[in-house]
Amino acid sequence: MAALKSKATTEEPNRRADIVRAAGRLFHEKGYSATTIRDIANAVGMRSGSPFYHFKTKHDMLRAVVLEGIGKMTEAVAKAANSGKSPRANFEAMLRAHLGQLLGEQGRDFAATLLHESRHLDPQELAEVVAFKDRYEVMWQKALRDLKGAGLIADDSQVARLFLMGALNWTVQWYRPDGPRTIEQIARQLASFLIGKPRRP
Amino acid sequence: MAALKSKATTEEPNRRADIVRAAGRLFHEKGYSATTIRDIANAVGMRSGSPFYHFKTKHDMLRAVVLEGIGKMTEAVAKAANSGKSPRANFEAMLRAHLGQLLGEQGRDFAATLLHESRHLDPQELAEVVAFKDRYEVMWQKALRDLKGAGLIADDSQVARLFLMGALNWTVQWYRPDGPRTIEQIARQLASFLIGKPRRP
DNA sequence: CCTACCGATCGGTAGG
DNA sequence: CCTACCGATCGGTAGG
Repeated sequence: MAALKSKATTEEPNRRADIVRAAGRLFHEKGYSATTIRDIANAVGMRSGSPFYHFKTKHDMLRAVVLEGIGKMTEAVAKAANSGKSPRANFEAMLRAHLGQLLGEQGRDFAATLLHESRHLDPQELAEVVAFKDRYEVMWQKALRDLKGAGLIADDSQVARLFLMGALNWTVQWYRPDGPRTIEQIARQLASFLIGKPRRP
Repeated sequence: MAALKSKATTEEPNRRADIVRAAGRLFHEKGYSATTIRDIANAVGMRSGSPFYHFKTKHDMLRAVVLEGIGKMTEAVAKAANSGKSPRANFEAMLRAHLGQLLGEQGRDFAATLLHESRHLDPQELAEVVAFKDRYEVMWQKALRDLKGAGLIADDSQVARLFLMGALNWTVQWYRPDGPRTIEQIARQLASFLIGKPRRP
């Protein structure tokens, strides 16, 4: 009756990605410092020593999560930045993309860990993230410049961009997936808040 | 040569307040979970067991810091809310007060701990904080209503208030005391960003 | 990827 | 408020 050990999974295992996902969720929920290796191992059905087969340190797991976060974010917003036919349309698409990553199921753990746990990286790892973040912010600065060029906003300064980032990133604190507002609606309302209602032609 | 033990301090010691201050600074810098009792004890010149003479648990220290944060914040903004002669003047005073607590030397550790570490409180402690927070937000909602009543903004909804809170609270991430902008300037620029430049009479 | 384990450190306490 | 300490837990490793 000894069964041959079956190839347990037809899909590729990719346990590393599983660990990154689980770590992201736990870092988001409990914070980096309060999350233990045992929490992460448990979440993917491993014993406590096994995650170290995939990552040298807990720090490296954080680094992987944060880089995944900034990568997804940049990709989504870059795609949106030239998607429309007007500065306002592009801007609204960027808002949707940013909020989609930040609040949506696929991205939120990575994005939230990026926003709130990056400080636990050490200086060189942080520098790596900051470099990506700078490129990200350039996209937004350009979007504001275009809006100003079209006469839709008065202030396209760096501080204005930081106010905007604050309004966006603070949504993490109050948005609830089962709440009364969709991501789409929030994006539209933020655009109206900053620009005013779109003019009917 | 045995000296009489002198009354070491003329000012009241108030070691409890010292602990709260040190805890606030460390919770802000390293986060609640990454801060140890020994860190806190060290910062106030005690041995590791002694903080427990003033607080039953590390949790209670967090609670004290967070309540101090919301208390200072509420007090400062409440004072500002009726300080001026116009809705715009009141609003700008509230912005200054909020940013002063959040970014200024006296309040920032408490305020930042309030914003970022409250989740480590347990449900009943958190409920206590949320009750204070609700009262705080009412002040801002009223300020927005007054601005709208004066025709200065178009949207005074709850979401608008959350966008505003985001722009304000995100300053923690980028403001530097030795940077190019004063708290005053940031407050004024945010007011202009939301309302537009003040009209000359 | 598991078993078995290590040294370090943690929050907290007893007794003074 | 200190001394001396405890049990639990932590990140990480050796050897398979």
